[in-house]
Amino acid sequence: MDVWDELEWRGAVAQSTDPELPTLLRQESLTVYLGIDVTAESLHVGHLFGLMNLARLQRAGHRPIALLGGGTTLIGDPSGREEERPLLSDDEIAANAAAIRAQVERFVDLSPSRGTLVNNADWLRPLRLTDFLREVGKHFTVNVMIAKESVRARLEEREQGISYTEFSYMLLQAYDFLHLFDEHGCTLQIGGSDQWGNITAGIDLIRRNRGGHAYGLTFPLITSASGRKFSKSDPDNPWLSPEKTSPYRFFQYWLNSDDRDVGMYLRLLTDLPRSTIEELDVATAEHPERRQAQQALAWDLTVRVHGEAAAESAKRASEALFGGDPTTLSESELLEVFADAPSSEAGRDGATVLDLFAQALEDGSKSAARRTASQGGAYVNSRQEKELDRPVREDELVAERYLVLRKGRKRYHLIRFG
RNA sequence: GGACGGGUACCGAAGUUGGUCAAACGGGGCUGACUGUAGAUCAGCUGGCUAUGCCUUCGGGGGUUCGAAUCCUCCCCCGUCCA
Repeated sequence: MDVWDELEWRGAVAQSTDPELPTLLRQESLTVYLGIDVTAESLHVGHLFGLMNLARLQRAGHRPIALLGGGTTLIGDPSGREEERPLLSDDEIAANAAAIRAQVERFVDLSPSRGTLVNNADWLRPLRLTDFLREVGKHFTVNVMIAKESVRARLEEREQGISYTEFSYMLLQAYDFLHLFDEHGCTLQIGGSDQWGNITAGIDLIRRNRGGHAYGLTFPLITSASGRKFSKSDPDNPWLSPEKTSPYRFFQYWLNSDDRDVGMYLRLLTDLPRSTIEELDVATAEHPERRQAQQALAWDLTVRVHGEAAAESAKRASEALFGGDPTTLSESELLEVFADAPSSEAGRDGATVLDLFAQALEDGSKSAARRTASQGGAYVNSRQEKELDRPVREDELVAERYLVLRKGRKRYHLIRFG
């Protein structure tokens, strides 16, 4: 099976700019680029799909370019956005770009002979406005620009307009494509379907300015069955960096995938072979409660993002926490389980259970902690407690120094006393 | 620069004859029952706290008033149209 067929059965193709593209991908080696915004210091799950597709193309013999949007992030992409973006500072963006490079390398081989990582700040920042307007701006009519979906949506919204800055975004992205075409012979850009307008703008520019033929390929935006946007702009999605989202949480996130979504996720976000995925589909249909598909998904993605050791410990922690009563574990087992599950230190200074609970599981809000407790959602060492406003007793500590807190059915936190 | 409309809690959106407003309703989120660490459904909760009361909120400042999200004023921001 070739790349195109693989992308197709996985459901990874939304639109292609040219019917010839499948043939091209089969017969030639193209240089392909994927743009990645650097609005934060880490990628998150919304970026996974694009990176996987770039990696798939690389394995099929194409040369990948990961383009960090250090320059375009200065501007803000209006696509898929209802609101004007806040502008980030130079320093923030530079720091973000550095952190993200390492994450990209977990997916794509960026060794010099195999792939490239570039930052468009390198060529966008020195750009002179007048040069840009002459070379790039001249080739676009505003008529076409305002017809693009990303812009039209904003123009038609009575509530929110679009600034000239964001309006210019597609020109910059088009210029990126032109630049990569010139410098790296890049002829294919891939991206989410919300990037369609920006991608075609680049293709047009390459044709008009260089007489060159470039291509675009978009993949569908993932939407979960519960209607949740699986997008890059959803702040609730887990991050790829272990500092921002622990491997345990990351693992749990996927383990909790809806039955209706898990097959799609396996196809889009893992490289598991078709036969395996189809077996997992059957497993989900026949024994959904075993969640074999979710297990496979969580395992595969956690290994890829955090490595096998972290995945192993996230998995063990999950099994221990949800398989039995963690307060019956020995100290070493407890430590091992919580090595990757949320935990924190506390002094034996007479802090109340309420304080600890609020700090650990309620973002520091004691009101929220009281509320949870009164609703029966607070557990101390696996015992439900309605009233948390009491000091911690020495004799209730597990192994003489631990307290296992739990909120609701699944959120655990270990407190370790010094 | 001008005219008009608008800025309400995580989001959307009521409320603008001043008090009964910590602020309707919907979404989202959280908790409980059910369950498979699901989904669907049902119920409760959803500003903070030294908690049957107190404090801070309705773009920001100032003011009127016993009392303002609601009235006045100045400023900031957004949108539409005009210049």
